[in-house]
Amino acid sequence: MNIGTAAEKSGLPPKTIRYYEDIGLLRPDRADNGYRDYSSADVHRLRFLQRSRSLGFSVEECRQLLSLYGDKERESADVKAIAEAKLAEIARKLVELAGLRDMLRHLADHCNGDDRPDCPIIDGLAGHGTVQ
Amino acid sequence: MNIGTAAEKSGLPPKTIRYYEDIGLLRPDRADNGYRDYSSADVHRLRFLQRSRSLGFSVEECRQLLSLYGDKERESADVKAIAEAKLAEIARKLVELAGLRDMLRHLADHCNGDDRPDCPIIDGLAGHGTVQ
DNA sequence: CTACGGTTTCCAGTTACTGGAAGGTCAAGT
DNA sequence: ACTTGACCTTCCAGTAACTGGAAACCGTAG
Repeated sequence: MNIGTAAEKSGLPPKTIRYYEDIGLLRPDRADNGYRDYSSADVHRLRFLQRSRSLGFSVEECRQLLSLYGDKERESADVKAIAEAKLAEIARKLVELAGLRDMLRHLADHCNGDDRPDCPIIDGLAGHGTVQ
Repeated sequence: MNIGTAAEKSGLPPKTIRYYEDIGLLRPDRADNGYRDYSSADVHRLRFLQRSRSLGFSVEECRQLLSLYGDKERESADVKAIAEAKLAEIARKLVELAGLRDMLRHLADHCNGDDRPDCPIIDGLAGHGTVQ
C-alpha cells in the first residue's frame, strides 16, 4: 500500500511517516517504481506511534517499546522490566488525565455566566501536593 | 519564591519555566535583585502546564486552556465550547492510554521466555479500526 | 498525449525546549 | 572583610520532532 493510504489508516501525515523511516523506526518495502510499499504490520507500527506520541511518550520511548516485539534476542527479564516501568508511567498519566478531565468538567458545568470569574478552580488546576 | 523552588514544586526545569515566560504563558513578579518571584498561583499554572504538556497537549492548547480562567471578558458559551472540545479529546486519550496499558500488561505477564517472540500482540498494538 | 493527483528527494523553517558561557546575588564559613 | 558555592540573570547556540515548499518523477483518466 502507498504512503497516502498508510497515512489515512494510521492517522499520521505522510511527512511524519517518512520522517519515522529516516530515523529508523520503520523499514517499508519499495515497489519497482520507487514508491514506498507499506504492509499491515507497518500500519500497526504507525498507529502505535501515532497513539503513544500523542500521549506524550518520546520517540525514543516509542522506539524502545517497538523493540520489545521486534528483537527476538532480547532477554525476557529485560522486556518485563521495561514494560513494567512504562506501565507505572501510564498509571500516572491516567490519574493526571482524569484530574484534568474533572477540572474541565467542573469548569464547563459550574462556571457559567457571572459565576465563572469567581470560581477558584485554579486551586484544583493541577491537583494537590508537590512533585518529588 | 525563587525559580528553583517553583521548579521543584511544579516538576518543570528552570529553563522551561523561563521559556514559558518568554512566550507569554506566565508573568511572575521580579524582586529588587532582579530575581523572578513566583506566587502560588504561578506554581499552579506551572503544574498545569507540566501535566498537560506531558499528556500530549500543545503549548497553544495549554495557552487556550489557561486563558479560560484568566480572561474575565470571555463569553461563557465560548468557555464552555472550548472546555467541551477538550473533554472529548481527553476521553479519547483515556481510552488510548488504557489500551496501551492493557497491551503492555499482556506483554509483561504472558510473553515470557520462549513464548514471547510468537505472541501476536502486535495485532493489538494500536487497537483496531481505522482513523477517520 | 496532456492533465492532475500522488509520490520522490532535498533543504529550509518551526515548535518546544535544552545546554553552556559569562556574569551578578546571597548566605555560610573563616 | 573575604571567599566559596549554590543560586540567579541574559544571551546565543544546539537538539528533537516535525512541517512546508520546490523540483521532478509516476500513473491513470480523458
